[in-house]
Amino acid sequence: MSLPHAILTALLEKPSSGLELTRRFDKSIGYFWSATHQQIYRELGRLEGEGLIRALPTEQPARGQKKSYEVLPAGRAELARWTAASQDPKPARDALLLRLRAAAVVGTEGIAADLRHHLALHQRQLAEYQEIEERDFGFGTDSAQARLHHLVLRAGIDLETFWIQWLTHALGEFEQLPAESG
Amino acid sequence: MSLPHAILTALLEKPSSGLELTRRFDKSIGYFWSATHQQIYRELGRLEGEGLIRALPTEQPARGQKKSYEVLPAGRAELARWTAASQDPKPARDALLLRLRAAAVVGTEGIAADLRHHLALHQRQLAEYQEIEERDFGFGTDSAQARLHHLVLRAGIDLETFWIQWLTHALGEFEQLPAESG
DNA sequence: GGCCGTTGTGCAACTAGTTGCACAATCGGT
DNA sequence: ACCGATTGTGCAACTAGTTGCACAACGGCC
Repeated sequence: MSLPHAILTALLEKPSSGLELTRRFDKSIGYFWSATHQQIYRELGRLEGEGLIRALPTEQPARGQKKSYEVLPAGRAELARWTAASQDPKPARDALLLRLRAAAVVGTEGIAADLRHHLALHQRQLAEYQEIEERDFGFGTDSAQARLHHLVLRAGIDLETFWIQWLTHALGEFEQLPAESG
Repeated sequence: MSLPHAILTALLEKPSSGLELTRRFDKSIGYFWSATHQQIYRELGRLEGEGLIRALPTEQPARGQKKSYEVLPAGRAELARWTAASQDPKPARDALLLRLRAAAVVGTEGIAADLRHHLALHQRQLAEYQEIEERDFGFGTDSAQARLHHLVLRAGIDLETFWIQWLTHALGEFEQLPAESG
């Protein structure tokens, strides 16, 4: 239920074509709501059909031509409605923790390597977030918008930090484990 | 791709009927891989069809009768295979962070109340985890199995702690924000 | 002994996200 | 002028998870 709202938010921040949206998702909104270009195009079509957004006028609206969208008043209203409405959190799903649980029964083979892999990914992500923080929120950010964006970024940073700590701890535990435990 | 493996794990820990599985998911494996009873029944049917589990023999196998399943060797092998194989982490999806981002554009109305709601839920969850930790891992847990289970629980505890801290911080920020920021 | 809540199993339809591919336009080299 | 890589848009089929409902059996209760 959230992809359309992610797109509306992105389009309000800046009207864009499908590909531009895809790129921006990859390095901003996508950090906490990822989407592939196929999803985005499909959703743009739907939103246009519902009258929430519209394609900006262009000379040659043909296949393979850039087509930009902007949010219409109805779209903004819908986003405001959705944002204000309370939502229950989605139930958690974490395959890595599930695998650890499975490993307790069928053996830990292969897990340690993957923990290291995850650790590397989280370290990379954290570095990326920290770069953004330095670049965009270096000092005295004061507008309400900037504060909210910073808040979201903080969540990302702290979350990555948590994972890095936990994975490091987990790898330590693994070294003390007998070679096979299934 | 993980629900069948979650079920295999649970069944290896203890053969169970659909309802028993549902209950155990609610207070153990479901903490990081939730599933409804409908999903579980459907998946049990599939797993049985694939020869990975089988129904324990019973006198009256009729509707409304308890039917327990156990894992067959093929099922254990499949679980071992899945556990050992490396997997890429799923892209993140967090509606609350998305809403904050949307709020930066269309206004923060309604958000603070929901942050408080989430905070309460996470506090409750943390308390539950801590209770389990005291009950099951009070002191000197040494078997490899227990250590792995504890490790997973630790992840849960630290994750809830992170959310509680972040939400508390976020609520603090909100108090300093102008009443309307869209 | 009929009613009702609980336990237990299950199907069908729907929604959301993923994967795999198709195809047009543009640009740079040759 | 042609060719292939890149940019940009999009459909179709599939997989996973959710929602809503149906229905049988059991256990008490009045």
